[in-house]
Amino acid sequence: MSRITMEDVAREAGVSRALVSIAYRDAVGVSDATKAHIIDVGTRLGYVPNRIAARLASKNVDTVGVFLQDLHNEVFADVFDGIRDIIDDSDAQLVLAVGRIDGSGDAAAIRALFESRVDVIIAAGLMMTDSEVRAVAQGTPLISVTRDVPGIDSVCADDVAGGTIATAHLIESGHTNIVFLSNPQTQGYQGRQRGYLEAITAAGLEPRIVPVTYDRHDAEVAAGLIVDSPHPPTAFFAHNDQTALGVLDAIVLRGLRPGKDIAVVGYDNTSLSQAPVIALTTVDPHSIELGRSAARQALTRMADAAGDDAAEARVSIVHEPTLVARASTAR
Amino acid sequence: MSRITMEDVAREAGVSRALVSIAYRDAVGVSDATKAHIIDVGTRLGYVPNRIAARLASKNVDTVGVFLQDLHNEVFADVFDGIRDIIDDSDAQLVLAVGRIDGSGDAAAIRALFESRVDVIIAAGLMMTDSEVRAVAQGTPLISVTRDVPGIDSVCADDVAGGTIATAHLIESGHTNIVFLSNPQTQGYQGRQRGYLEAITAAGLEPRIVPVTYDRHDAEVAAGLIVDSPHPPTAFFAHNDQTALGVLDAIVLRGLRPGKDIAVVGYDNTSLSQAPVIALTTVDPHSIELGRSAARQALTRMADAAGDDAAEARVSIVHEPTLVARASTAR
DNA sequence: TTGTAAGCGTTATCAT
DNA sequence: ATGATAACGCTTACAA
Repeated sequence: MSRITMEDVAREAGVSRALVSIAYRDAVGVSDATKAHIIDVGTRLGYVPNRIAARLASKNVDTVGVFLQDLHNEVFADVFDGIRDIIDDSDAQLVLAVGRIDGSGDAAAIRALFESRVDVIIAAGLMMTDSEVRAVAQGTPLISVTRDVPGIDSVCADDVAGGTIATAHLIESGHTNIVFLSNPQTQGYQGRQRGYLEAITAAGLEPRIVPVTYDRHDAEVAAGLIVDSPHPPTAFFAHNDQTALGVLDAIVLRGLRPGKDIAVVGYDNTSLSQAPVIALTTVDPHSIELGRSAARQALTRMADAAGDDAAEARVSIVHEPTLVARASTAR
Repeated sequence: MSRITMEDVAREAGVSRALVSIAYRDAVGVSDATKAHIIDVGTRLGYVPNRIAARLASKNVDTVGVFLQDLHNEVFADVFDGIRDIIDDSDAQLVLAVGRIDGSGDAAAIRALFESRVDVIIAAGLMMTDSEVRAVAQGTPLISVTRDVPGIDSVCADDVAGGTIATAHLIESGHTNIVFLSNPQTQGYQGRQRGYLEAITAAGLEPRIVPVTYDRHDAEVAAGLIVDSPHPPTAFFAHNDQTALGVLDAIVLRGLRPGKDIAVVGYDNTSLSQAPVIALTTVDPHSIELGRSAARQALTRMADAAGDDAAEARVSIVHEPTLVARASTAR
């Protein structure tokens, strides 16, 4: 344990605790000479500032809490990269909490963030219902990324548009029997499906929606069942890349060729889909940029809360998604 | 902001702060009746315990810090899952810090953990040299996962053995021209390469080692150059699955077929390699189990530090890796 | 069982 | 520029 405290440094340097504090935060109010001396003594003693104590004592330590649903899904890594881009340039601190793929870890993770007294929370992939999210966001500002929650600051891609362009792409390629593999129908996250429905009905086609979990293997099994059914579709649109990969698996396992025999479209444009071996046509929600926007909004909310600025109304930032066509939809 | 403090709850419930504290930690020393009453008042007021204050005040809050190198590499998600399996069953708290793919974030992340006064650190994927790691582990016990650091508690697979079985598998398949794509040669992480060398020389073959970064795209470029060279190898052994995927990319981009034209072996058995579309032969270091072992060791170290138990000597736990043969090495 | 009071390691306010 | 000294919100002997 680092048992050396600010007190020790102060004594050894022959100054008061206050000066050590000022010196270590390079705040104004200490001469360059003594500051150098203090830091010198501090490092010699192996002093490491205690953030816990600092945060208890100060009201001015900005800390942003980040919730990520699932470390196995790269989209969250992308979002996190974006968040860090922005936060690293501020003097705020980051506290991370990770959920579980089935959503069972959400409550505990959020509670941990609250107990850590973060000033704002950026949540990516929360699986609770809209009203639960709103309830959670009572005391502390909450920014939802990749999911639009009414009443809550949200930063996401236009999933309806994304669902539409993906489906339209398939329709334009001549497909008429397109299955949509939808995510768990927790409240929220229904834009992609809505987009699919809009495009399908606009084209006068019959929608086929099959729900799957967020587990890739489950998706493979579900897709396999569909492929083996009496009337297999000629194309799949999966609600995200992970699921799409499961579909590719099912296809390959049956000796069929993605793109040639059955078309597949994913959603997220994770680096996985970009890999030539996979070459998955997908919708790019620009996740890193989403993370950046969310972080900026978080910083803004903290500033608002700190100052006396009246809390502005809910902000909803919507990025335009892009279709990235690859081999999985090329004949 | 949750402005309600324990004081508020105490006043409202008509008891002292001490009782509230006891009640909320469900420690002994409070009657069931008053406890129920306190919790009731607390929830009605929306009281959320302040962990920051708790940790400052108490010496008995176990917190383990976890460092993960790169959220984009699934092996770290696996390790984290294992760690959480164990920690969730204890009453320790988890603090997460994430590095950067080029290692430039290591120092800052570790410092953050120190400043948060974690009682022990589990580090997965540190890119500093052995001596730097040892220096870092001075004040706080450090468990290194997936990498054996002399002098430091380490939990990892036998990478030399892993490198050997992977290479031997290739040799047995008839390959004589096998390139090893090695990771950045920071001190440490050289077991896989050593294993490769041992197997290659034992078979009287000529080693071909090409260093790459941890970036998958870099690996693709490097592999492409090698495939296009005058004497292309018939097989690649990549230091991890990410790199192996880059190799598959290079192969596919040239119209060649992995397994048929060029064999590829990876390392980590991430869910990616398990996917039938990829079907990558790889070495399974049993990452989740590694995470579990590391967490158990961390818990042990904390207990040692808390009690007066003399700190035991450095512990090195080595798991036996397994070869998982898939299509990428099948003719 | 319940209350009192002394820390925990900082920051911040006010003197000097 | 520097030094006392109250907070910060909680835990924890020690009393009652």
